[in-house]
Amino acid sequence: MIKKIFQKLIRHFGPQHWWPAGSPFEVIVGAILTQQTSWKNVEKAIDSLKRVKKLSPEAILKTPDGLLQKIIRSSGYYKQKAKKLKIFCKFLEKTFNCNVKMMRSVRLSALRPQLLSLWGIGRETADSILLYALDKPVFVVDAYTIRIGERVGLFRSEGYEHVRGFFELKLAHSVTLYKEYHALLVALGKDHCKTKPVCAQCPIRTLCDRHQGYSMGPNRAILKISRYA
DNA sequence: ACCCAGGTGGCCC
DNA sequence: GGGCCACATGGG
Repeated sequence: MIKKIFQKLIRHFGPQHWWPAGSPFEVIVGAILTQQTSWKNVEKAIDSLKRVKKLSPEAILKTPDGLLQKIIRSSGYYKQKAKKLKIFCKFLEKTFNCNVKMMRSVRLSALRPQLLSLWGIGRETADSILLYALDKPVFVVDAYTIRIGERVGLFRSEGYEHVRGFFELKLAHSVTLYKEYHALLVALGKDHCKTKPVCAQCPIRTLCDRHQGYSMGPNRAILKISRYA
């Protein structure tokens, strides 16, 4: 089932080409800035950082907080995010001498707790960094993943780690597969059933006998459950 | 004028 | 462990 979903999604949406970035460090910056924020706004902020030649850990550490905030303003939550970037870069400097390559050489089981211990790096951000910037085989879970999986009857969510374990158990430990799968779930979540309670066009509807549609938005009525086969 | 986006930390119970 | 809240810009 989980493989079938992937096949249908990739047939429907095509490869997503995540993560659009020139360097692993840029991926990390993007992962932090995109927290609860549209990628469009994040791109602007990253472009600003590039324009002023501050897309490096060394440059960010040297930039005063106020200025850094101004540069990344478009990504929202800019005060918090400036602080998060600083904290991450400080960690990178202290632990790996600002060398992302060196960070990449650390075992996944050791690195993940280190990332999670940083203020501003939660599970999704840590896992996005591990997967998309460092090529570690971690399945990234986000709100779409949980919602879609539950609606479709894949699992009854018992929290982030449970869902992550579920995908990692059922799928081959393939970095490229994980990258594409997560991106496709986001594409599905964004594209479908946002305004309509039930999407007759949903590319995976035929896989679920109790397909209920899914929509995002914590406050939005999660829809009337219209069921159809 | 809403509503929401590729979350997280800090509270409270 | 879960439920709520602040954080903030830009686009529909």
